[in-house]
Amino acid sequence: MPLKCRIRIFHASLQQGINYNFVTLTFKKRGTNLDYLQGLNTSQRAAVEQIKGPVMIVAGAGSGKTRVITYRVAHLINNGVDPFNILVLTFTNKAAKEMRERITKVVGGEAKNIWMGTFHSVFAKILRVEGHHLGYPSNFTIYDTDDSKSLIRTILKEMQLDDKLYNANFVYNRISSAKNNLISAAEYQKNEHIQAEDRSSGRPHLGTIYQTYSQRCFKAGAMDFDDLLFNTNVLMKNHPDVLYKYQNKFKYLMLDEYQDTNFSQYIIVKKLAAIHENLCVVGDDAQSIYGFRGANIQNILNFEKDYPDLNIFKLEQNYRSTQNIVNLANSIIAKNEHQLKKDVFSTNEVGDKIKIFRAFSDNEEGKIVAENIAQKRSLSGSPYQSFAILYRTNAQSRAMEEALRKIGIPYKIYGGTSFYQRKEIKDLIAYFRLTFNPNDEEALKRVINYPRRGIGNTSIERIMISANEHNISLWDVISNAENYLDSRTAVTVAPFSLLIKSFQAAAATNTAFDSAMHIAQHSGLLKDLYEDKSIEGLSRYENIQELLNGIKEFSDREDIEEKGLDVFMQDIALLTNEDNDKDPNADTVSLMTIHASKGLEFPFVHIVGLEENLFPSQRSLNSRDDLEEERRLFYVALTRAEKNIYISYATSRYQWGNLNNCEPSRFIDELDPQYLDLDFRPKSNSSDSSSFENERSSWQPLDTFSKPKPQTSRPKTTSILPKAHVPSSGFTPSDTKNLQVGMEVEHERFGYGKVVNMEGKSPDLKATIFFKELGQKQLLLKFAKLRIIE
DNA sequence: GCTAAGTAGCTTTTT
DNA sequence: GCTACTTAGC
Repeated sequence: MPLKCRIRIFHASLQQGINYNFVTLTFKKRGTNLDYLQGLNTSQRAAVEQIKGPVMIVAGAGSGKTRVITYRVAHLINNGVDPFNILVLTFTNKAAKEMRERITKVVGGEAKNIWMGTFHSVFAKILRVEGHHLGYPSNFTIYDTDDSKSLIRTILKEMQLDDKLYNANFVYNRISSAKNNLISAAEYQKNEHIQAEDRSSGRPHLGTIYQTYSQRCFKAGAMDFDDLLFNTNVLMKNHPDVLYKYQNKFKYLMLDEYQDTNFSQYIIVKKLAAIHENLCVVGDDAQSIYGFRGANIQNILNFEKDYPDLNIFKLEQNYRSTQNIVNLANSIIAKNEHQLKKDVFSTNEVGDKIKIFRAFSDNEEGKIVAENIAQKRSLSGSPYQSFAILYRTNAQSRAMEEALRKIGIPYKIYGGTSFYQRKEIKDLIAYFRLTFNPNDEEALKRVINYPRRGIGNTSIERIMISANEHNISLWDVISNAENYLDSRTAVTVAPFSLLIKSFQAAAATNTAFDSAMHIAQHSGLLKDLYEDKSIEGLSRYENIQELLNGIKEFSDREDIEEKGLDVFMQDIALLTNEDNDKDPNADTVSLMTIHASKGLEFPFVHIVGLEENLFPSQRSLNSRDDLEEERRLFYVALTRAEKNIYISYATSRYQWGNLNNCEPSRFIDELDPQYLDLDFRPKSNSSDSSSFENERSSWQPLDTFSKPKPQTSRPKTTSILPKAHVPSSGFTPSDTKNLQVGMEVEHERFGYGKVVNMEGKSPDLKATIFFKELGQKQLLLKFAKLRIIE
């Protein structure tokens, strides 16, 4: 049982040292278990014990940041703070989950009562309760990025704007950054500076698009990711009583990864903390890597100005890595101009020097990395789990996967397409969304004709035109089809609106699982997937099953009372891959982007693709700030490693299907040679792939486990799942004028098959072909690329 | 309205 | 090399 007693003696003006002694003394007397304080170093302990007033903890990489946050929360509770009054904001769901587990270990079940989560999930939760002040229903939908972009595309089409000039990505980012800077659509249109900017870039309609986009979201009862924060700000600004309520609820705020907050988040925190000012932010400016998303590194650099009586603690001892690694990382980050002063050091062993591998292609790079892992594993006896491969872009995972698979190394990819972003999952979820919020325009468009119901583009357009005309939602139109649509369209649409209404009835009385199953079956989705016997179809069906299993688990949980599907749905848009990790303890090599690796650590780390235009990314080369962010990213990558780092690059790489030559990254030149294993250091000339055979001979250590077999063609496409078909090498379509029933053919995409029927007259000759993988298909011979197998 | 073929744009990074 | 969208023909 945590000891509940009030400490009133603290004043923000007290020096930390005094607080320090006082707290320790008091609670030892009270007999509370403060063992956890023993395991902390001086600065960690000081940070944990400073529980009142504004606190900034500058936590170098590997300095025990999570420990400090965990124990600080524990310490708050041991000092009588009610867990219900604590709000801990993290950057990812995963971090929140881990922290809750760790806190539970120290303080027990009370940890359940702490509000802990990502900005988005916490404020989504609040908006479900308070959103009605802003005119939102409590069951509002959360639009993910795809939904938002799709809506933007629709609007662009309606406004008949050039979708190249008004590229959906560009528009989305523009709106997003406006929202993250708390600029509403109205303000956007009023702001002379912004308007001038848009005019000079030739896009004067951005303001109108933003306005329309916001109205459409509102009408659909939907918020996008940025709205969750933007609307929280609106709520706090226009409803002081609501703000006051949460200011007094969250008397203690802790904020992880503060360097990654944007303006919108910054203002939320500032307002919430305004009364009690018990605000503790933890971060490392050197690891700020989300500037592209609006994160403002100034938030951490200027924190001191916001709170003059701020207590700053610096955690500078790195417990994670060898001295070589820490020193190397320091030598990199030192090239950046803007940073908080700190001196990260390690007292661990000096450790091995860092090795650099050069490969002549991305595929060979994969091979070197895979073979190095195999070798290192057998020499050191470390499990696969100790290895990570980090890259700048997701696209780079392919070559790595392939090489690992070839020599049988188990691996797991983190990030990439999330489970919840798969088409079939989104389809089913769209039905769920529609059930609870039929106004959800994106969900409706997604499934109104899937599975096929004969409601094609023409009908959908009619519905949209009518909705815009009457200023109502699409659902309003189809649920009153006879009033708003011509009779033919009304007739085709009617069964669909009845279907959704039947789902609503089913969901009102059933558990999450029963409702979900009902919807999956009666929508026809399950059947449609079941009938698809292709390999992809099979895996889609399995994914749906997996989702349903997840919902079943939710339905069976005993710790929650409300088990409706609506509850399950509430923040599903905020979930990511890691929240669906089936087997977290499997012994596999981890593959992920450097961004995804933040906060993690591995004994052996491969950082791959150190090439100009890739890392640093081409887009970062225009400004110093962007380049510094790339360098921080490199710093993050380096500091993930405990024992060994292997850096690699290729002199040529496939991009968009083309082979391109690459130059070694400038970051390689920036590495201080004293920490490098120079036997491995490649000569820094040449991106000339024709001479690779010669270079390889000087490249001794690698030759022992990399066979010199130049690869001429791009190997098969890869993904975790086998693809439908990969054409045989040198695939060239045959002349099909002599094609006859019974002949065996290969299709570029559909694979191998046999001609079972021919009909029509040249040039419209049609062949019915039975494909091994995909079953029967009809193809027009003048288009189909077929190779006749002799 | 449906299907297959063709094409543009794309790759940073994530809630 | 992939995906999302458009086009053409039935």
